[in-house]
Amino acid sequence: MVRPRDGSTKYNSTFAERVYALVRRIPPGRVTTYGRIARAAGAARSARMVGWLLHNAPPEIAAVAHRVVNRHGELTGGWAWGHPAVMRALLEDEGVTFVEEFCVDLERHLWEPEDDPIAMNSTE
DNA sequence: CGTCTGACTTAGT
DNA sequence: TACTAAGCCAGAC
Repeated sequence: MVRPRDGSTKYNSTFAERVYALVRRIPPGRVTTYGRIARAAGAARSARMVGWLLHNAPPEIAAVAHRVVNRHGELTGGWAWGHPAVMRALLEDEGVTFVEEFCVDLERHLWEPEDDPIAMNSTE
């Protein structure tokens, strides 16, 4: 289910569904990138679509969209909450650490859609 | 219908 | 390491 704007669902492709499904799978306290999601969804070169889909996503997805950052870990979509500080607060509340004011520590919290770090890593 | 823009990424300079 | 250009697909004008 995509519903780009007014329920057109003209490109109700599996791409959007996969993106949303992947975003939903992001565990709390972990983050991933647009590119990783795009690649896992089958469109490695369409990272922008992921961003577009998230901007256009239903509330259910927007609720976990703060776990998606760009390849540098920057909160590029932070303004969707009114201010990146809001997104940062959400991430910090889940235990995500930051290397910069609006840049998460990817080395620590990066989650790859194709794998599940939490399953094979318990403590930290 | 052509052009610009965008919650991006990669490669080249 | 930082900036630029190109690729990507869909929406707004």
